[in-house]
Amino acid sequence: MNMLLLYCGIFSAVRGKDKDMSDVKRVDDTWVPLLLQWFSVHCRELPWRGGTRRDPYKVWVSEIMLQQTKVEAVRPYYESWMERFPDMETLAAASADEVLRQWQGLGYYSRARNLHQAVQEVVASYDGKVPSDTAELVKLKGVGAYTAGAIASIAYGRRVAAVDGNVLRVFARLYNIEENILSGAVKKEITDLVDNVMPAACPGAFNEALMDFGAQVCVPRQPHCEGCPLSSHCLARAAGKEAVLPLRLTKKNIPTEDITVVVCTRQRKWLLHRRPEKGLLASMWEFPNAGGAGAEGIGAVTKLLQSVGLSVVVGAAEIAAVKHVFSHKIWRLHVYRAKAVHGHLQAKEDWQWLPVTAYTEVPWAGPHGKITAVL
DNA sequence: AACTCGGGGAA
DNA sequence: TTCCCAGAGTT
Repeated sequence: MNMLLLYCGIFSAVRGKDKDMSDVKRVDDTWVPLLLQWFSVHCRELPWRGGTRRDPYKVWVSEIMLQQTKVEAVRPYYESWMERFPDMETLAAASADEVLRQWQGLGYYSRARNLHQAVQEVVASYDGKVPSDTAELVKLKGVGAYTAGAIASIAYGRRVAAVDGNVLRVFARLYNIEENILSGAVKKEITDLVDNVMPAACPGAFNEALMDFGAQVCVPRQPHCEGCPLSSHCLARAAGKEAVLPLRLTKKNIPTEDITVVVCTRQRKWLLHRRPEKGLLASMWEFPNAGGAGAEGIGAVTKLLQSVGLSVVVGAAEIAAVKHVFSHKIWRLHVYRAKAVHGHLQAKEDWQWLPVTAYTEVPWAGPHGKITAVL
């Protein structure tokens, strides 16, 4: 069966927008009928796509299950779910344990709990009818901007965007958007683009077409540009960047380093060390420190100080813990006091006893500057 | 804006 | 291993 015909009545009225709105920025949307034509042939047969009228409950369940989850993983769960909970009343009456059991293995289990609660709310407070307005939909537990748009457009034919990972990727390529698609700004930019090019005749089919297209043709790696019906409209391809877009910058896991710091005080002076002229925090002053935490860290600092002629006894208590985030690493500074300092500091330019009153006069390594505030 | 939340398939 | 998937809630 051809879903497109149900919602679109063929790809005719795709340009149903007002061409006289001069202050609205126009973008190229001539590819839209090509996408719809592609979808009319290549749309996937999915269990939640049957029927002449899309049941809002079925659309809702499928959209929740599909969050961060591949279609093939969802398919058996959806079938089983609909056998057990064929309508919202049945689901609302079910126990939380039974709902969770049906979800077992699919992951992100808060989706099941939220869906259960939201359906109970719809049954109790919405006369058993799923809202058609996105402003109402997003009030439901587990329904965000994407899911609200998907339900409103697919089940109710509302002209609303549903921007998911597929849509972000497809638009980043079509319009050669080189910024990070995971940023809020780019997501808004693409949402505006979708709103701008969305055909009035078949919003739901258009949204589904974008996702099917992203899943089958404009795939994340090595997009199938040969044979892509939109390749001649693709600005990324024109720029030769179809393989490197979209840009997805995730917060990379930056390593955390434990560093033990020992504050040595003598005659109202602090023992300080100047960092090497090259590298991190070059030439800035810091308290004596060494890598490691606990006894290991204290031992390392003690050994370091012995190498410059000082013998110290470090207090047992950690007097402060300072966290400092760099772009590429995190320092956890464990700060101790030296109870006693013996010996004479060897004459070295990068080791000094500095009056505590002069601490504002030297360049402090940032993390150690935080320690002076604690002291 | 960054974290957390599951699990599976693909490169 | 790493990436990515029809994201949303929390902090």
